[in-house]
Amino acid sequence: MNAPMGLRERKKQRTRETISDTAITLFLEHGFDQVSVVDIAAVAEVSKPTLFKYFPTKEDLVVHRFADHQTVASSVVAERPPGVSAIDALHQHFLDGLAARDPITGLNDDEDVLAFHHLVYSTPSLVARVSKYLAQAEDALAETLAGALDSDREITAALLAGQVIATERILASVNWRRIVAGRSADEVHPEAVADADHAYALLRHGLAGVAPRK
Amino acid sequence: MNAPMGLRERKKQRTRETISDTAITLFLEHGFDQVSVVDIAAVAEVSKPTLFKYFPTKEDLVVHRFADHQTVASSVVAERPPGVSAIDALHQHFLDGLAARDPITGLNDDEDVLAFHHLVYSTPSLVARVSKYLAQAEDALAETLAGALDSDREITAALLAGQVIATERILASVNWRRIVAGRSADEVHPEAVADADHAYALLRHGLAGVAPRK
DNA sequence: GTCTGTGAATTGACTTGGTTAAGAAATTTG
DNA sequence: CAAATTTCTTAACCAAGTCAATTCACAGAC
Repeated sequence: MNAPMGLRERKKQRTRETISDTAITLFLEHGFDQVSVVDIAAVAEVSKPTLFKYFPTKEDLVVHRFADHQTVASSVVAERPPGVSAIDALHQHFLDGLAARDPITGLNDDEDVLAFHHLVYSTPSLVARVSKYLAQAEDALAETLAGALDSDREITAALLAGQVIATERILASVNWRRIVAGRSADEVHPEAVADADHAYALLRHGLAGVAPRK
Repeated sequence: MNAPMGLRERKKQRTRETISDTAITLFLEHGFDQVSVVDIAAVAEVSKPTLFKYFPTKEDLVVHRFADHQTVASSVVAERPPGVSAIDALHQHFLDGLAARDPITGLNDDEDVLAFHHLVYSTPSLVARVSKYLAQAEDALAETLAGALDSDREITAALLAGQVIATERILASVNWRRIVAGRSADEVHPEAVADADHAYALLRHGLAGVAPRK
C-alpha cells in the first residue's frame, strides 16, 4: 500500500518523525512550557513555519500519537461479531485492552509510557487537547450506536456514548493512579478487571443494580 | 454581607463588568477571533495589563459567566433534604431547571441567550474552556457522591459523577438543537422533560432497563 | 547527465495573547 | 491635608502562529 513511496514522501515522513521525537524528548526533559517551538525547530533542524506545517499547534507535537483513538470505540461497535450486543463488545474490548496492557486503559507500568502520561496530564493545554479527542470519540460512538441500538428514543445512543466514554476515561485514570502509586501492572490487573466489570454492570443495570439506595 | 463595600471595591466591580460587557458585545458583533484584546481594552478604556488582571485569559471574558456552575451539581447532592437519594435530587434539580428555563438546560429561547450560546459553541477555544468547567463539576460531584453513596466500591461515585455530568450536557445539547431549529421553549418543554426522565431512568436502571438488546 | 518545472523549505517580518517592571494616579487612613 | 498603599498605565518584552517572497531539491523529459 505504501511500499511504492517516492523519495519525497519518505523524506517528509522522516522529517515529521524527527520533529515529533525531538519535541517529545525535549518536553520530557524540561517540561512542555519550558521548551519553545523555536527550540524544537532548532534541534530538529527545520524552520518554525515548517514545523507548523507538519503539526498545526505545539500541542499536536505530543497528542498526535493517540489521535487514532478517536474512532476505536466506534469501530468496536461497528465491527462486533453478529449476536454480540454493543455494550458487550465495548466491555470485552476494554478487558482485552487491560490484558494487553494497552496504555489507554491506564494499566501499563512501562517507564516511558508513564513519563509520557505524566507529561500529558500535568500540562493543562495538553489535557484540553485530549478532551477534544474524547469528544470526537463520543460523537463517533454516538453515531454508530444510533444504528446499532434501535432503542425507541434516538437520544439513548448519545447518552450511552457519553456514559461509555466517561466510564472508560475514569477507569483509566483510576488504574493510572494505582500504577503511579508504585504498583506493577500485573499486580493491579485483577482489580482493574473487577472495576471494569463493575463499571459495565453500572452501565447495563444502573445505579439501582449496584449500589444500595441512601 | 456586601453592603458595606468601600469605594475601591465598588469601582473594581464596575470596571470588571464594563470590561466583560464590552468584550461580549464586541464578540457577538464581530466574532471571538476577530476581536483582539487590545480592541477590547481600548473600548473599555483600560490598559491591556489591567484587563488581564481582571480576567486571566481572553476566554475568561466570556465564560466567567457560568463559572459558578462548577459546584451546582455537587451542592444539589450535598444539600438535598433527608430521605432523598442523590440521584433523585439531581433528577429533580434538572427538571426544576427545565421548568425555570435555566439556560444551562438548553431550554431557553431568549434571543440574547441563544446568541451567547452560539458564540460559545461556535468558538473552539471557548468550548475547550467550558469542558474544563465540566471536568471540575465532575470532580466536585464525585467527591460529594463518595460521601453520599456508600456503595461498596469507591469508584462508583466517580463513575456516576462522570455519567451524570455527561448526561446533563447531552440533554442540554439536544434541547438547544431543538431551540435552534426554531421551536419555542414552551413547545419543547414536554419533550425535554420526557428526555430527562428517560436519561435518569438510564442512570438508575441501565441500558437493560430502557433499550432492547440487539 | 543536464535542463526544467513543481512542491517544499527557509527567511524575515508580522499579529496577537499574555507578562513584567517602573512610574504615575488615586483611594484610604491618620 | 499628608503619608501610605493599592491600582492603573506605559512601554517593552516573550512565545505561538501566520504570511509572502525567495531559494532549494527532487522528478521527469530530453
